[in-house]
Amino acid sequence: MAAKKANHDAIRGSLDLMVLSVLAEGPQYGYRILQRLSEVSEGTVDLKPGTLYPMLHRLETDKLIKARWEKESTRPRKWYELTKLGRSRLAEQAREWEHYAKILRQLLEPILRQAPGCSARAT
Amino acid sequence: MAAKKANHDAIRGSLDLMVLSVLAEGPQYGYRILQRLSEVSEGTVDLKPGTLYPMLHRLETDKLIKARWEKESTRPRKWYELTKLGRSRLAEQAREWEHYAKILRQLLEPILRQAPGCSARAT
DNA sequence: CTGCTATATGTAGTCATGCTATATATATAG
DNA sequence: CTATATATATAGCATGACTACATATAGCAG
Repeated sequence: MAAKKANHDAIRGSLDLMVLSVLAEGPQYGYRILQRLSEVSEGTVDLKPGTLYPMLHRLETDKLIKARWEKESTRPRKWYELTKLGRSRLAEQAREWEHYAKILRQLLEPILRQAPGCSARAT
Repeated sequence: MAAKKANHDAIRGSLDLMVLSVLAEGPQYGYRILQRLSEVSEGTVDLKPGTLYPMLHRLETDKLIKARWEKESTRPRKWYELTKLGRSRLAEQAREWEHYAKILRQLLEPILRQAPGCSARAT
């Protein structure tokens, strides 16, 4: 129990959004998406292959992205890019994310304004 | 399939945070937490009893909150309040949430800056 | 040439979260 | 006396995200 988790709960439900956002920068293949997410988050987002690839397959099934194999490179890569549906869905979800982020920030504001006292003993 | 979901993916993984935040305002009982969340979100967060109560039980098991029955009111209510552990965990998770929110906002910024064109046909 | 590391994609199996649906019980309003 | 709001709770399910593992090749160090 209490097994260490790769990523924080806070990004649960936002992983699709993260991946789609990376693809909004342009077509990309899986391995690079992992690197890109690690890069923009300075290592704090540590998506594992076993999480990403099934995700990409799901997004493809949902027609939000489309894939194409590239065989000519040093080694085969599967490039993904947003479909039109994916692009509009991303925009929509981005706006919704902002909406909820605003609510949460409002709730968390008083907590964050306090001193970050780190004592943690059970009551 | 594609059954309507009560809440948006964006808040997945942040529900604990929301509930703990409400309890940071002071002790509260379940039914009121639901109302409070609906209130601060202007109805957009629509937590169901079947989601909240098991959650409260879990948070109690984890010693983040503690419960006490109130039998003297018009009808029995179970009041919850943060433990010290819960309070520090909340502060910690709030800071972590902010961290990831910042990363996401950074990723979403270029998307949100664009016009919200809503055409959604598959490519 | 051998073995290690980085690149690159993938599946299997598990667990926790959040959902719907349902159950129970009482106070209050019509 | 019936319907609605209050108040808590459980059962069962879907799925997201995880760990662990499998596969394969390029490139480099020795």
